Amino acid sequence: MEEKLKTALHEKGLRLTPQRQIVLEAMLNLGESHLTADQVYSLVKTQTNDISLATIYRTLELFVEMNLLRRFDSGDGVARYEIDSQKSEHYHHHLICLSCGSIIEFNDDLLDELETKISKKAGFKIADHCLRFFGCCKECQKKGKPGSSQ
Amino acid sequence: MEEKLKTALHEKGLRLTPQRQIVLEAMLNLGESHLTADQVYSLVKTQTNDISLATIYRTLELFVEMNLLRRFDSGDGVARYEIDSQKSEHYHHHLICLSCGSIIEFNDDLLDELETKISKKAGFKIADHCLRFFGCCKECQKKGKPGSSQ
DNA sequence: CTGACTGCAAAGAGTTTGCAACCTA
DNA sequence: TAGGTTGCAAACTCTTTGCAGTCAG
Repeated sequence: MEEKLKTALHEKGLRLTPQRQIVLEAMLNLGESHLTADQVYSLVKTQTNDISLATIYRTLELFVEMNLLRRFDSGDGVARYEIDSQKSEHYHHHLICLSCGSIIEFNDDLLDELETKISKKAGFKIADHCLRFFGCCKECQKKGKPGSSQ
Repeated sequence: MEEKLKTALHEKGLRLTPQRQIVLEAMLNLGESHLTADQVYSLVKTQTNDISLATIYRTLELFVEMNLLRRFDSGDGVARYEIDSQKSEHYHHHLICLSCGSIIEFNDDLLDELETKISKKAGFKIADHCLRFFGCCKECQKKGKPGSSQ
């Protein structure tokens, strides 16, 4: 993966720096989390001090352009980033718990049908979509939380 | 509608002010637009100078709490507000043109099926959802725009 | 060596808030 | 008159940018 990154960067005349390595590693190790730039910053800070928040932003944006990450907004005005694993590219939605803030992934291809319908009815050419469900996760339901805080 | 607002406010011990009236009117007259706070500000400024941007924010948020408006984020980090007409409450999605920025509404109830599936599979209790499609609208396709200008 | 990259601090954009004056009921 | 509401400006949060020093290749 490290090598893949290096090659991809080289092709664009860019360089592999320790900061870029450590950010990628952090994101990879976490798997399917949905971190804000600030959370990524805190995370890599535990490993090194040689990085700034500005670099985190620049690096995350770079990785988005390289299709290593995907930007994702959870509706609270803060950008989040997640691994762009090709397999779940298009059929990958988010369940956002309004009680505890956790973000759960859900895969389904039901939207294909809807996209076809939209193309026909509205003449709109779809490139991407974003589907989020807000509500109350299983754990919070058990705890008896209402799930409607905010 | 004016009266309805007055009553609704009274029930909460709140008051009907000229600013609140004019904001509601502006939103109602526009029908199904999706304005940012700043756009609402510019709009009402053409009618009166007796209003500030801070009041626009406070008023829009108040109307959201009263279910007169719905907050809606188009993915560019700016909050937009739209009339919360009950009829289209749940089956109401947005097509966002990446080329010209226009926002088109689309109604469909296909998500019901998906929501049922999610409740069962993930045990997640859904309160609301947000579905946005990004792509290229009919007009921009005619003009030969690619529809991916960020 | 060269120019891509970084940290820092300052600037931006959008939104919220404290406070004194104001106005609705 | 009372306290909800407003305008103003300052504060806040998240994100971007300019710049001089640094470092990868």
